Amino acid sequence: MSTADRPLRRDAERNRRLILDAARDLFAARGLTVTLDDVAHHAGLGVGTVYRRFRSREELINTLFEERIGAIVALAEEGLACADPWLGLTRFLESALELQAADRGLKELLLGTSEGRDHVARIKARMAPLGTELVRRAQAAGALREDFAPQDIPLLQMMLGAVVDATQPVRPELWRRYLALIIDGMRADGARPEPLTVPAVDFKQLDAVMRAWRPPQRRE
Amino acid sequence: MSTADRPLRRDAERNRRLILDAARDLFAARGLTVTLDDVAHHAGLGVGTVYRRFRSREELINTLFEERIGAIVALAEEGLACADPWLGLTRFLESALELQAADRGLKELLLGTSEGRDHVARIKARMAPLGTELVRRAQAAGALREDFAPQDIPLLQMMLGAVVDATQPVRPELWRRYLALIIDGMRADGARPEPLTVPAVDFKQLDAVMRAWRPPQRRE
DNA sequence: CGTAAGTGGAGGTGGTCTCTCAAGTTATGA
DNA sequence: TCATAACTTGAGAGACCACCTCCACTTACG
Repeated sequence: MSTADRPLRRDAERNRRLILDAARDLFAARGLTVTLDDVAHHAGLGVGTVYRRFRSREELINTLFEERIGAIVALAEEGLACADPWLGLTRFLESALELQAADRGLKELLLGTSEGRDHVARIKARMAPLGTELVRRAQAAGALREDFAPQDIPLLQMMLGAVVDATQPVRPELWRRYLALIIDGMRADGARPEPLTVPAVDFKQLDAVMRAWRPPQRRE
Repeated sequence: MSTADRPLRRDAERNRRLILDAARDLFAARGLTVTLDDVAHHAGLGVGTVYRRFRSREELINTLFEERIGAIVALAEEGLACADPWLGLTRFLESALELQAADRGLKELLLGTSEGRDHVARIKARMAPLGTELVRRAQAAGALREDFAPQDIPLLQMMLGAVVDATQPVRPELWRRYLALIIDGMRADGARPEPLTVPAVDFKQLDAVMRAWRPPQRRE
């Protein structure tokens, strides 16, 4: 891009920042589907300005998430550094979900939207062995059931991600309840479940959640 | 509508059937977002014919699901008829998911899409006490953990629904694995988990699943 | 103060979907 | 048999929406 070409004029540099900040906020809050018109308006600029700085939506997304996309790897490494293998695994699951809850755009990138394919593919390649090791250690310690597989981790993230999305406006922490339930299901034979600390929704909240639910977008 | 007015001409009646059949297939396979143009083409008819029979998408959907929408109530009643309260609850969860997996359109109606609000609201009102009773019985029998709430049921359906959608083309039965995991997490203190009978995806399948994943549609 | 760089936002382009209509076709019963 | 009301058809009208372009205007800076 035009990084080394020539320094941007001061106002242009300021606007670039405004765009990136606005985009970060909007993608985090509403996912990757926000339009560049939205971003421009939220930054207090015209659409043309956004397109002068970033050739396309795609380029903006890549620029924005270039660093953040590796955050998930850091979390897995943190889990592996944990002395207790079971805690290492469960804390990884929890912190990865926290990431998803805090940044919906990042979540959509990591879970597989077509955008930004290369970067994400590389990240996934780096994740696979880390996830496998997290699972292996927890099983070796006798804490994790033997029939749990590393490939289950992304699917659990997907399931809980659905709860994150649906309950965000009403009860943003509700996913922790279902993570706890699933974690109890992951314990090796003989381990005791822990009480659920996050209460269920009441019927009124449930209604609000269901009303806000939207089916996934059409494929193809 | 025009049910008692006057019998349809024979060809019109035949086409009405064709439309309903095509719509049933398409809604089941691809959800409520299919267009009426799709339905018409799939039925081998022109769009105009569809609109002569049904004023709008909405009316077609209502006609189609009028009966089927009560199926979930029947499943809950079946669960309550089960002598073993734990089996009653878990079989209900399983059969409700089977319903979701077999008919994506029905699933979208029941989980809360804006379409067909009245009917669905009534069904939900009938479901609430049944779900509550399923849970109460299982807890009274000492099989279900005490901190599980009836309101958790729709959320579990939502989570597992996400797996159903994502894995349908690759491993249509995979949701059973995660239902089993969750059910193990639901057992009262002291109960033993059962081995997972459905194997995890391999890494290649995982890749296909993730590539097919789509974020939920934008709200508002 | 000249000029290259930057800006704004209306609107072009291309896509989608729902639904209509006028011209042609077919079932039916008198 | 044939008059006619019912039916069929698919192109396209009308709405929407998102991406991106263009150019008259403004601004930074040597």
